[in-house]
Amino acid sequence: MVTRRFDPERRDRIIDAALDVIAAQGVAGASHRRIAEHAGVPLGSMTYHFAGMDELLTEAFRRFGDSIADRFDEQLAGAADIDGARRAVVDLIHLDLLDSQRDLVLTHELYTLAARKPAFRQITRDWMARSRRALGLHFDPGTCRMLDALIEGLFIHAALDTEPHDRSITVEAVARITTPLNHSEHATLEVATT
Amino acid sequence: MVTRRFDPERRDRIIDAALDVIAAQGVAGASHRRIAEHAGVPLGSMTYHFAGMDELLTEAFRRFGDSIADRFDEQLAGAADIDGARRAVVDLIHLDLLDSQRDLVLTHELYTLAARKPAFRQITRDWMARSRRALGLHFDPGTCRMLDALIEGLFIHAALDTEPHDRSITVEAVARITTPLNHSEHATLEVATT
DNA sequence: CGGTCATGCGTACGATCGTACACATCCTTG
DNA sequence: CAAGGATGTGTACGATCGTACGCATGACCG
Repeated sequence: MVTRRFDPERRDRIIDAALDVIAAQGVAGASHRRIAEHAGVPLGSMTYHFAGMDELLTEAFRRFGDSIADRFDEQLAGAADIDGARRAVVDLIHLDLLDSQRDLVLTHELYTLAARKPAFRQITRDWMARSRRALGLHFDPGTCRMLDALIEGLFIHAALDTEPHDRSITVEAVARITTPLNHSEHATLEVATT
Repeated sequence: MVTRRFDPERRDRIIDAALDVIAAQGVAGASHRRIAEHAGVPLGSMTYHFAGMDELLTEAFRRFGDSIADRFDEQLAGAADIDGARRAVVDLIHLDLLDSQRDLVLTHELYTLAARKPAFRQITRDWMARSRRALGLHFDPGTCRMLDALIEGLFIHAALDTEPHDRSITVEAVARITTPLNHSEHATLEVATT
């Protein structure tokens, strides 16, 4: 039997507080006590509303992933053609994502968690699937995977770079990765590695 | 005054043990006690050889970053031309990196640490600088940044994907990102976002 | 009105942590 | 050989952690 849960408004507050604490202190620093204090609820509420830390982390990161994916969907659904989609991608990276250190940190925390504990990989998988579905409105499946990886890399590096982010690099990179090569260019690469 | 340090062989053992423990349990689970036990040294040695956890983490991750960058240098220095360089990049991703869950996990741990604590960013910056220098033997600076980000993204996603990794996607992505666009393709993208 | 049970919380327990510091051991020097 | 500094370790302290669990509270029903 699972622990009963009520007062969903309080549950929500706890989840939001958990994300705040994780963003500020990391998963490692996200203790029941700190989250409870930040949410303004007693410590006992933690174990009452959530069976354990893992359940709370799962719900928190799922909420976070959804919020990012929502922005993805929103931006890309509004693009009229493939160039619009390219611009939408660049904007996603530069307007929504890079400017928010909070999102960057939370993303890293989630990825680290997922890399170590397979139980959390479903969250990242669902998130990536949503991203690719959104990209799939405008690009072929292979391009989606490449573009998705590129976005990830640009995003990740942005968290670690100290210099201001260079938009023109992003524009060029998105353009290249979404532009299929013609045959003559391809030929030089088909040689297998020994 | 800084704590004195001797017996560098023991120091080395501790650093290696730290990386093992971090790979297995994460930075959060890397306690002095666990590392000491894994290294076969007494707990007191920890504070004797390292001023604190941060110093140990710094040295450990620096060693890790160097080992990865060494592989980068090695592979890319051996490439004769630009196509060889492209193949070297693909090989780096598929042979050296993706196959090692340990490296993936350690990379995530380092990035998460660096994203939160600026003191650790020097490590990632130096590492990225070395990567880009190695890439710079064959590609122009802008391409280096794009390619570096792409490699990062492919690498990151590899840690989270459950399906086996598709080499042909990597080949195609590397080819695209390293192939400058011609002028007519460019024109469609120069329109600024409103 | 009184009983009962769902709902929610305060507190205390055992485990683990980083670190300080007194102490042991050994090596050099006189 | 004696002395004393250099090198290294065992242990104990205070803080923090997750979680279990007994108790408070109030709504609902007979």
